[in-house]
This record gives sequence, C-alpha cells and structure tokens, in this order.
Amino acid sequence: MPRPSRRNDLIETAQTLFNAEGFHAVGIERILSEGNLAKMTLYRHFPSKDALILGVLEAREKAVNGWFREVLADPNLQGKGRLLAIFDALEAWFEDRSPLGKFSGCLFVRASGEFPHPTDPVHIAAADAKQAFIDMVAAAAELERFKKPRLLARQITLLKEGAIALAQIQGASKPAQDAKNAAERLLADWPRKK
Amino acid sequence: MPRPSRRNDLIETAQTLFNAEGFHAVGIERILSEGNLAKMTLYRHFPSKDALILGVLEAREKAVNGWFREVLADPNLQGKGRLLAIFDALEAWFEDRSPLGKFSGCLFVRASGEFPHPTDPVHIAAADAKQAFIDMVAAAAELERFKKPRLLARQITLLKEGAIALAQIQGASKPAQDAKNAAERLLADWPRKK
DNA sequence: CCTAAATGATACCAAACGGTATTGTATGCT
DNA sequence: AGCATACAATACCGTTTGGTATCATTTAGG
Repeated sequence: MPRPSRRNDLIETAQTLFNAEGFHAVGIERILSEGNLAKMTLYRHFPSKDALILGVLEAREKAVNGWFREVLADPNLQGKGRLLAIFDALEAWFEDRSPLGKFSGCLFVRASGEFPHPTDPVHIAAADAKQAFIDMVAAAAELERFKKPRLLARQITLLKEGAIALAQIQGASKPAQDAKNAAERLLADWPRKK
Repeated sequence: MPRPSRRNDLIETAQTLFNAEGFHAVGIERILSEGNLAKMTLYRHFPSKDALILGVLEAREKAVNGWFREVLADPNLQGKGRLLAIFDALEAWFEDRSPLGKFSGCLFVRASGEFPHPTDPVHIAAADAKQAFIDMVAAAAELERFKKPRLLARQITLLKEGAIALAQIQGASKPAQDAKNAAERLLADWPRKK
C-alpha cells in the first residue's frame, strides 16, 4: 500500500467524528466536508459507509490495543505493577492525556451498541478488538507467572470495561482509581507459579 | 395520570425497538407502525422524538432499578450474599430469564454513547439512572454493615458494568460468573462495622 | 512531456428522516 | 343527548440520508 493519504484522511476524520458524536449520528457529508474530501473519493476507497466504519474500527484497534501493549511492555514494571499500570493508563485516557484523543467511551463498545446484531460485521469487528485486549492482558499475566492468567485477565478487563462505561456516562475520571483499587485487592492474594 | 394507554403503548414499543436496534437506527415511523399507532398520537403525547426517548429512559429506569431493588431486598439474603445476588440476577438477565426482556446491553450506557454530549438531556437522564443504581447498592452495603459502603458500591458497580459491556459485545453470559467470582474475592476480606 | 490514474466539485437520485396539518370517527363524561 | 377529547388515517412539508453520474483538474510515473 503505497500512498494511502486520502484513505487515511477519510479514516482519521471519520474516527474523530464517530468518536465525538456516534456512528449513526454522523453522515458521510459531515465527514467529507470536515476532511475537505470529495464524495467520490470516499466511494472509490470504500464501497459503503459501513465499510468505512469497519476501516475506522480497524485503525482504532491498532491505536488502542497498541497503546495498551506499550503500557504493558514497560520494562520498569514487574509483578502486580505490570497489570496495575493498565489503570494508570485508563486515568490518563479519561483525562485526555493519552495518545487516543478526547475520551468519549470505548468506540468498540459503542459500535456494538449501535450495531447490536451479533452477525453484523461491525459488531464482530468490535468483539474481535475486545478479545484481542483480553488476550494481551492474559499474556502479561502469564509473563508475570500468575496462576490462571486467563481468568485474571478477564477479571481485570471487567474492571477496565466498567471503568470506561462509568467514566463515559458520568464524565469523570474517578472510576479509574476505583478500578485500580479493586484490582489491587484482587491481585493481593492471587497465587503465582513456583 | 388517568388512562395513559396509548402513551404506554408508545413507550413500550419504542423501548423494545430502541433496545433491539438503537436510538438513531429506529425512526418514529417504525415505532408507530410496529405499535399500530398514528403519528399524531405520538406528537400529542410527546413534543419530539427526543422527548419520547426521555420517556423511554424514565420507564426503563423504573423497570431496571426496580428489579435490582427487589433482588437486593430479598429477606433470605444476608451479608455478602446480598451483594452477590446482583450477579446471579445479571446472569439471568444475560440469558433472557429476567423481566427486563431480551438482553441487549445497558440501555443507559448505550444512550450515553449515542448522545455523548454531557449536557444533552438524554445523556443526563442516563447518568441519573446509573447513579441511582450505585446509591441502591450503597444502601444495601450499609444495611449489611460493610465499611466504606459507597466505595464498595462503586466497585461492585464497576464489575457489574464491565460484565454488561462484555456480555453485550461477545454475546455471552460468562462475564456474569467472572464478575461474581471477582466480587467474592473483593468481599472476602472487606471489613464490617462492629 | 505525455499519459493515466486520483481527485475535487457538482448535480442528481430515490428513500427516509422528523414533524405538521387535515379530516373523519370513536369514545367517554355529564 | 350533547360535547369535548382521543384517536386513526393520510397527505404533505422541507431536509437529510447513503449512494451514483459527470466532468474538469491535479498529480505522479515512465
């Protein structure tokens, strides 16, 4: 893929607008005018609005999971601290101090809410992105020699998703602290291998 | 309010459709035809579609929080069991064995996702409903003499919201069990009064 | 320099959107 | 019986929707 500059503009602009106002609430003309793009440019790169949404989710997956991957890979971390770092990152996200742009909830959860049918490609893409996050946390838990790393990863993710939902609905960052505190209690007596 | 039969039909039909497909995805004509209602009937009871959405959220708040209130008030429960009952109810909800109809995520969270602006009346109504739930759990925690009942309530709610988000996005009920397991660990060494 | 592809700018389309107006018919209270 | 209200049915309004067609202009590569 040589120079996907326009295609990138489309995804970038759409991502910003979808994030700020929602998928159905934003028409393609808004995206085109905001991004100074022509209509035919959109339809040469994507067959439909839904396909553009899929492209946005794909880009978002790389951005979000990529960021958390960096957080989890910090060489200064070890043990519980590695998993707890997730919640410091969350707080930064909620307070708009992250590379993910203005916080407006999780785009994947919102996508699955606006496209509720389980067989909808948009819904599936969102589910895949979320599963990738869980797998990432499980790998980190395994690395730190926690027992039952997958169960731990799912529970950590529960706290993370709860914090995102509450932060979105009440426009506050405190849920990140509450979640970190709960995760600390969870990890306090979680068994390790060897 | 004497006989709000048509008004009730409007809210009931709209609630079902919004729950199944989302707020922006459902037009008023869908609601009217599905509920065998005339257009002017809608606009005699509500000044706008947004007002209807507010009516739906109000009704939903009574249904959802009312149900959880019953769950928490069960006289057979005591101590940790009273709070853990939330997660059994969650699992029933996810598996469509609840009085709340087919599970499709939390309508309040989805509303706040489709109406992201914090000053939007719809967003505010959703936030109020969620806060009412937290207060309810805090009251139950206080009743059972847990220390820091409000912090405990927020953390229980984190797990609950996380479970809802994951159950919605992956179409599974297992997050309810994971959340209950995590809540058990949380409650295991949570201090009590006296 | 020349050609071919990518783009911008418009005009256009049928359908659906939220909302209003009109008219005729039930319905229920006094 | 009389009368106001609630309702269904329908036509209509202007706007916006996602998507297509046309054509001139820019851009990049050989």
